[in-house]
Parts: sequence; C-alpha cells; structure tokens
Amino acid sequence: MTNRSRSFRVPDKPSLDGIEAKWVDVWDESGVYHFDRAKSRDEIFSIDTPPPTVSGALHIGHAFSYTHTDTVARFQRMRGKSVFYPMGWDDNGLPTERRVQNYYGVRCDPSIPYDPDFSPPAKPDPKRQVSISRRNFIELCDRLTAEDEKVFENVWRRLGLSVDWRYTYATIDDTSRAAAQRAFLRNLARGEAYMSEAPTLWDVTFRTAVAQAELEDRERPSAFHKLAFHRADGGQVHIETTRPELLAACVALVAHPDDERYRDLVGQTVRTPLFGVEVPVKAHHLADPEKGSGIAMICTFGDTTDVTWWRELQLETRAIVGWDGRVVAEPPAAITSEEGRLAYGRLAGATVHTARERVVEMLRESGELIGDPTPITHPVKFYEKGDKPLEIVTTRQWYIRNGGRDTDIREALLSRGRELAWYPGHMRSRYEHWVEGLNGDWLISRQRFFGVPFPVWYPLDGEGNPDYEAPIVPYEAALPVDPSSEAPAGYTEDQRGRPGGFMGDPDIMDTWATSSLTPQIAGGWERDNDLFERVFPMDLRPQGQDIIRTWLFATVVRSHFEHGTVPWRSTGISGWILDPDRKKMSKSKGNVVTPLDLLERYSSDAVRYWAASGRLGTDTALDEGQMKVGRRLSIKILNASKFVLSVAGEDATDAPAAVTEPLDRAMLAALSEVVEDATAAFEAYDHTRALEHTERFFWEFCDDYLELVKARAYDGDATTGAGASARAALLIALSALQRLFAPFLPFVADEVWSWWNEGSVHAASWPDAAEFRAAAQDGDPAVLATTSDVLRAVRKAKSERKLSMRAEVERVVVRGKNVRNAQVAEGDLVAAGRAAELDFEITGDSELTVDVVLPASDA
RNA sequence: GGGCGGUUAGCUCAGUUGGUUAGAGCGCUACCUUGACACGGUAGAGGUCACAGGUUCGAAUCCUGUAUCGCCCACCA
Repeated sequence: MTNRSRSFRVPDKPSLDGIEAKWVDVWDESGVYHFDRAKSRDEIFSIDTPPPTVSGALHIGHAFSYTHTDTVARFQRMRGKSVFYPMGWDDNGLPTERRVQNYYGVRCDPSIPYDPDFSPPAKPDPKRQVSISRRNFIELCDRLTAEDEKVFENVWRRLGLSVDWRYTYATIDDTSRAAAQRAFLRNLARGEAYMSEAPTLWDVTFRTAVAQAELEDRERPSAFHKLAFHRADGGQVHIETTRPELLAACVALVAHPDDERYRDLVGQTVRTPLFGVEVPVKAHHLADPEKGSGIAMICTFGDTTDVTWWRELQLETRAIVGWDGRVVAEPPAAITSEEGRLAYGRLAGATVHTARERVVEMLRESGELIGDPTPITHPVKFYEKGDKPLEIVTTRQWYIRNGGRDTDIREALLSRGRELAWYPGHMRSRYEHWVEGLNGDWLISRQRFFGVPFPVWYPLDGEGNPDYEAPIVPYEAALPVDPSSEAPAGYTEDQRGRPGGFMGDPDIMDTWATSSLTPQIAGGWERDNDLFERVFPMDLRPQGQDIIRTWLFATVVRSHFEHGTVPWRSTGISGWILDPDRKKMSKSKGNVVTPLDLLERYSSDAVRYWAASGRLGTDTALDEGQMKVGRRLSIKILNASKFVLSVAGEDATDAPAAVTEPLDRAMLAALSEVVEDATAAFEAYDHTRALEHTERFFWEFCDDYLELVKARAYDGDATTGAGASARAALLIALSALQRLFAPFLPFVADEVWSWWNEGSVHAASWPDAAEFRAAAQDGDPAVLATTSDVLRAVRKAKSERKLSMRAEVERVVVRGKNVRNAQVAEGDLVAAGRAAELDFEITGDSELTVDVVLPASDA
C-alpha cells in the first residue's frame, strides 16, 4: 500500500482500442519479462516452451495452449519467481522443405553443385520445379523460416505472451545443431545409439524411413485374393492375400501350430504360383486360423507381421520393392524358371499399384487365382504426413535405444514417467501405454536434406566401400559439423569418395532427435553451464496431447541417458481446439480461423479469456461467444476501476483509513477467500478455476458491493468514518482484483494499474490472502451475501412492476431468524434500494423473506 | 480386440473429498437511458444431471453394467 502516486491519470472514456500496441511497446522497453539469471534455482521457474513448427501460419489452437502457459508464467512471476520463459522455433524437417518447394518452386537435388549466385524463380511454377543443390536449398529454408519467425513473434507479442525474447532458438541454428550432434555422439559413445541394417517402414513419396511414432492407420479399400500354391504331391493349398503383387517376394507360408488342416504340410515345401519358387511351410502362433484360409504367405515385406515372422522363423530375404516404391529390375535369385523370370519381367519397374493389376491378370491367365477377389476395407499404415501407404524396405539406419527392445531401459523410462507430475493426471497413462507398446528402438535417421546431419564419416576401403563398423567422429569442440561438406580430421576434402578416403553420412536426424533436446538447447547445456544449472531440470513442459509419444517421450529418453533425471518436474497437457461443430480443426478442412483476426475483433485479452476458460487436457470448442464475454469483462474492469479511483482515489495515501464497517469487512473477508482459492488453483495448474473464482467475485463486487457502498463512498467524511471505510475497502479490493486478473488479461490489467500505480502490475506481487484477512478483521462474508440478497429482492420487485431501479420504495420488511444481528448493512441497503423505511421482523424461520412495498401505481 | 476421457439448460461449460430447492455465461423474453459502464444494467423463463441397476439416512458425485461420442494403441494374411 505504499508508493502510490496521488496524481491519477484516469481517462474519461476508457477503451480497449489500441491497448495492445501500447503495452507491447511498454513491456518491451521496460524489460518487465526479463529473466533474472542471478537468481538461484529455487527462486526460478523455468518453462520448456514448445517450439512451434514454422511452416506457415499460426493456428488458433496455438493461441489457446500458449495462453495456458502464459498465465502460469505470469502467476509465478508475480509470486516472486524469476521466470525463464524462452521461445523456440521448430524449423527443420519436412514441413519446411515442403513449404520451401512450393513457395519458391524449387526442389533439392544433392548431386548438383552449389551455385552462389542462385536466386529463386520470380514466379514459382509448381509443375516445373527448379532443381538446386542441397546448400542452395538449405539457404532458401533459412531465408523463409527467418521471415516466418518474425510473423510468429509478432502474433505472440500481440497475444501478450510474457516471453523473454532475449532467449530464443531455432532447431536448425548452430546451437541446436551442435547440441543435437553432441547428444548423439554421447549416445553413440555409450552404446545408446547404434546403426543397423534392417527392414524399415519407408515412405516412397518422401523416400525416407519413418519411425513408429510417426505412423497412423487409415482405412483403405482393398481385396482378398485367393491364390493357389502347389504342393509336392500335386495338390493345391489356397492362401488369401491383399498384396498379390508381393508374390515374387514370398519366402514361406505359415499356419498355426495347432491348426489340424495344415499340420501335415508344415515342414514340407510348396511352389509359388507364377514364379514357381519353392518355399517352406512354417508354423507360428501368430498365424490366425480364423483369418482367410488360416494359412498365410510371408513376403519380404508386406507388413510388420511379415517382419516378425521373417525374423523369428529366420527366413530368407527376397525384397522386390525399392526405395522409389517400384518393383526392382533384377528378379530375386530364387526365381530360376524361364516362365518365372518372364512373369517378373512384366512387373519390373512398375509401381506397387500397377504390379498388383498385372499379377492378378497373370494369375487369372494361369488359373492360379481362385474365384474373384473379395473387396474389403482395412487399415493400412501411413506416414502421418504422407499420401501413400508405407512399404517396408531394408535399409541402414541409426537408432537410439528407447526400451523397445530392452526391458530394463523400458522399466527405467516408465519409472521416469512416474516421477513427473502430470496435469491432468490421467495423461500419464498415455505415456505408459506407449512405452509398454513399443516394439522397436527409435529410428532417428531420415533420408532428407533440411535438418541436423549425422556428425559421422566412414572410411572407404581399397575398393571404395565404406566401413560402417568404424565410423569417424569429430571432436565436440568442432560441432556443429556438416560431413557432406567438411572432411574429418586427418583427411582432406579431395579424399572424399575415393578408395582409401572417406564418405560423409548422407542422412539427417529426425526432427524429434533435435526437439527432444529443447531443455538442453534453451537452457544452455555445455554452452552456458551456469545458466543450465539454474534452469534444469525445468519446472514445466507444456504441450499437446498428440505428441506425448513423440516429443514428451523422446525428451525423457534423452534426459534419462544424458543426465540421469527427468527433464522437468511437471507437464501440462493442453486439449484440442474443436471448431464450433465439435470436429477437430485441421487445415485440410479449411475451417481454420487465424488468430490475428480474432485478436483484432475481440481484443487480445478477450481471446486469452476464451483460451483460459479451457482446462488443461480438455478439448475446447472455438467459441467466439466466450471471446465476447472476455471483451465485456475487460471493459467492465476499465469502468469499475475508473469508478473506484474517481470516488476513492483521493484517499489513496500512504496511510489508508481503517476499514470499520461490517459490510466492507465482509467484502474483504470474501476477497481473502477468493485469493486463497485462486492461489491454490494456480499452484495445481488449474488456471481455469482461478479465473472462474476471480471473475465470479468481481461481478458480485460490481453488481452488489459497488451499488451498496456507492452513496456512502461518495459522501462521508474525508478521512475517517463510514465513508472512509468504504473508500479504503474499495481500493484494497481494486488492487487485489487487478492483480488477480493480470495473468489472464495482461493488457487491461496493466492499463488500469497504471492509472494509479508506478511500475507494471506484472511486476507487482501476487495478492496475499493473509493481508486481506487482516484488513477484514472479524468480517463475515455472510453480511455481504445477506445484504445482497435483500437488495436483489428489492430489484426484483421493481423489475416485476417494470419500474426504474431509481424508483422509490415505501418500505422494505426483512423477516427471518436473527435478521438484526448485524447480518444486514442497513444504511447501505436503504440508500442503494432507495427505500424510505427498512424494518426487520424476527421470526422462527431460518429462511429469509423480504417484502417490498412500492407506491401504488397511478394506473 | 485393449485402453483413456467425455455425456449436466437450445449452446459452451462449472459443480472442490456424497449433504437442503443442481449453478454460470451466451442465446431468448420483459423492463430500465440510475451521476463507473448502452462496447451497458436489472429481472425472468428454461434441466427426470445419457440409460438401467446397486451402496447409503441421503447420489450429478461412489460401485456395476449398457448406450453413445472423441482420442490412443493392437500381429490389419
């Protein structure tokens, strides 16, 4: 209650117009959101901000979840914490590559040399993309993402995020690349990262491997084809398949060991149709007697079950689908017959789709297709960003262990998940189910261009073949490195690709391999260890529920290996934004509303109000009605503040008057309860509850308390007495309310705060319930509640008679038990209700009843 | 097939460990230009808390089952 200026600047007509531009600049200049790194760990609240993908426009969903985090940041700051609230940009990976291709009309061809004078076509032609070198391509990626980041930052500022903009990073910048490479090299040195040649889920459009976490199922039409295999005894055995085009890749048939029908056949061989290849018949428990004919063909590789069978039954490899999704030219060696090789020749070079048609045609001709194919619909695995079904191709890839193959690592990671505090709590089960369901390690290499390269070279032997078993790695001090343009220590660039020389690893890391290190990147790991020790492990990881299996899990994995700890204490999971029809918003449906438009129409605080009314983990509909409510609330705060300051402002001295009146004390007692509740709610990451309770109190404060004390506050003695009590209470409450709203409505809160205080409300201290309890003395909230009830009854009577609220009342009679016992503020009620007379009748009834006698109407 | 979450007024949602007549806002209706606020205010109508059982003096709240919606996972021949 000190340092108040008496020269108030309360505008005549307060307004929200231009409020964002004004305060964004003020905050930027004052540095009110600056992180104070001199503070010790326990005085710091650190946030592992999600770096949004910089591949176009921000989505209203971003505004939603980032607002949640911002309310927490502001609360913690007001509680006295130094808040580490950085911002990152996720700019590597496929979304950026795709955007650059379309935006500039180019495509990357790594075989083309760098052209330092290249400039992109003036008018991009999507059908004729210009081929450019990898380095030129990456330059364009850098250029475009830099522009996008500026746009993003402006929206964030306008939304009022209290980020410290001195702490930003991009997942492709030198710092991030160095961190990603360093972490990888340490994983490699400890045996947590390894290279393996294995069947890999492969996207034929992007021509890259994809990880289990990036898969999704889509329903696709298909058909069962019944094929005749030939038994040694001249008989046939029929199998059903949805992938007849893989017949040439068939390496075995498989039936369940208990299946009587095929028991004799197991251990024998059969010949494939068309190609005449002899394949064994095997037994395996995964073969389902209920499916198809109960016996299946195993191909290398039609689906992940094939991979399991191939591995567990130790079958041959007979791959026919190449990296481009087409049937490879050379037939498998096992196809020896002339007819078989001829049939294969008709498939070589064809897409999977065409190959299927041709195989079916040939099977029809040969009579080995039994009946017509039966159409079905079944789920097929897709890369979540891809358009064609995944194939399984054997390739050499880098992996990081994640418990998918080691039970001890799995247990350790499950235990890390239990160390974390989850908000809401049930989100933990998503983490646990994902970890428990892993069926392989984390594939981190991608055959793409814009990303963090693997910091690894391979020596070439005398014939120019790489020795993958003896990778050459750089010193950490040299990071980041680009092995495709830099030579390893001890070699010169002219030895690249030569026998006895070296080759760089051509791949880049999956984007999650970098973003799984955001706490380390933002926190200055191995770059600014003083900072890192002050912020890590971080307090909060806010994020979406859809990326628990990717971002959250991967971050836990990296932190577990590198630091032996969880990366944060808590994680807050935001829900989806649904459009008003309760469907998930998506760009493809064209129902995305841009945040800027809404910020302009309703004000930033109004949009934040809508966002803050959505709880963590709960899907929330985009509701412009809520934004209207937020706008109305903001305007109400302007006007109520104006009123309080104009009526009570002159009493705002260093020595405020004592609050003596029961009604005033009652209001302050109720306020202390609200403060207590809002504080507890914020501490439990329940920002919605904090807002609801503050808001409810504020409306009652305006509707009832302000009306009741208005007359008393206007009149009364200047420095003592009932009037001074009202004015002191009004100022105390106003100060508290402005601070309670500050995390939610930062613009309007600082606006009204600035009318009568020095400094920003966002640097002010969070209200302390004890302070208000002390001011309230023995105040009983029931006095305010009861008096308000009577006032409401008076209003109701006037409203029913269709009278103005100014209408005079002849007499009000309040009946009930103990009604006189200081439960009703008599004088205030008479003034606010314009009652000539107020009487009490004590009855045995615990229920309160009110009679309002109005003048007889003229009519 | 397994799991997680939801189902409360026309709409969007609260309802804190079970405790009187279930709350708010929007929308709707009526009224009021009252000296903070017409970018207002006051009041009103509107709900068998998805359904069926059960526990209990008492259930929107706890238990069982069903329906339904959303999401996730699964070895999808």
